[in-house]
Amino acid sequence: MAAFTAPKGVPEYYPPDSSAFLAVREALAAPARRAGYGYIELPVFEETGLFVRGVGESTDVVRKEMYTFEDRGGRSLTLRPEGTAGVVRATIEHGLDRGQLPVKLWYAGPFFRAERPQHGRYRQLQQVGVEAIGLDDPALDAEVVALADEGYRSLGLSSYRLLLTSLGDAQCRPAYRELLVEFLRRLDLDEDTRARAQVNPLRVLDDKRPELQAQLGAAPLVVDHLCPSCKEHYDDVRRHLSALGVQWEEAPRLVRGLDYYTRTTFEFVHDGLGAQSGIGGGGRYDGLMGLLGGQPLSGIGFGLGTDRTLLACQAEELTVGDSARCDVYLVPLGATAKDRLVALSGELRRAGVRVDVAYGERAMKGAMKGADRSGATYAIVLGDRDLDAGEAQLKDLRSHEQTAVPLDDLLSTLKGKLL
RNA sequence: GUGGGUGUAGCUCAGCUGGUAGAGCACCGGGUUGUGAUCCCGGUUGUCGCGGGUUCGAGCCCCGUCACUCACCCCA
Repeated sequence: MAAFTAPKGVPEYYPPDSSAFLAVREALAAPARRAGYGYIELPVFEETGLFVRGVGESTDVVRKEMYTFEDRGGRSLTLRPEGTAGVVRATIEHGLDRGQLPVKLWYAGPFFRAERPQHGRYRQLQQVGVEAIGLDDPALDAEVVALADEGYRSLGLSSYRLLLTSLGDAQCRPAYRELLVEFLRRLDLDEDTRARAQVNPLRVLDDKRPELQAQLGAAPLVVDHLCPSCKEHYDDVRRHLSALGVQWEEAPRLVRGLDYYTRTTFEFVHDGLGAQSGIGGGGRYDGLMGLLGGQPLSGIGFGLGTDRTLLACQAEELTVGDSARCDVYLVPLGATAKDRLVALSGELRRAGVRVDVAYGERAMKGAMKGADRSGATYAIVLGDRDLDAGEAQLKDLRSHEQTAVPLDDLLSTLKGKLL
């Protein structure tokens, strides 16, 4: 009888640590909500063609990392490997881009890639993302980047860096690509790399192998071959980022794995995570709306890794989230006391106080231990002795001070202390 | 997908040149006929990842497999 186990490469979060996961997700989403982004909830699977077209046939994600299956009607479906394609699809399908622009949306949830699992690299990964569709205003690029930065900063993270570059657009990238292909052709490359140079030459630039990097020293860089409008756009983005107080590093060899990126492109890397250091990334995708059958509108967005951000917090030994399960812990001694405290638990919860009760027939000592473990600030002890006196014992679990409070005043006393 | 490392109690780990398992924490109880966190005492907990093989005998050696992990790759 083999016990069941979770599928390979899937992280699970459960108490007490799950509170940190929730706090990270909340922290990453909060800046977008404060900036007028509306929530969008999307399916976790889509028509396979959406990703093949949107993410790009030449990408590793599409070529070897998608969970693709056929449903009972013979349709080819794929568990979403990223969020942008779905958001753009929904924007077009529901005509969200028919009103005032930009359309600003945020989302959070699981994504799926069939990779070999590693610390920080999961087959089911959690992301928080935003998309701003319809304007190519560089100030909007800066806003999106700043939202991500603010999310990380609000958690207390400091050992991360923002890498920034521009990948050019349909005007200037083709010519640059030619240059790069020509340059790569003259290098002595192994078979895999040569193939990559054919399919996606930009990817070769950020290869980590030092011997290859040595050869790439003189490689042409996109930023040196931007057309005038792309260059102006990039300059404006950087000016606005400075105004927003965001710091970045120029990363002219930064390349993203998804084909749709144009112009502003960025990635956040954390120094405490080993090889899987990217905690978030994104950029502009000015051709994607048109490519997926919508109006030819521009767009920019990011995806932030919730799992990796949590790992980054742990690497920096930050405490995130509230590990306390409740504020007040009720300890009844005897049936009559239990009736009173069960009723009180309902009243307190309706008033917004977090309450737990020592259920079962626990001994006093065990019940108090439960109070301690719950993280509660106060314990209420009620036994026959107290009932006779018409009061309950209110114990402050931090100062260890205990006072008698008339039963009728319990609710108002606790509300006064906690709300 | 490629290469390396590691799998022993719920958790962190010890276990000698092969002789059929230990510690700390956690949990439960007692010390305190109604008081946690601290202290003292006692107790529960394992198909030693799984399957084969070698051996009189395997947690330890060999093979396979699964999971995790590190790097490549990829990316969040």
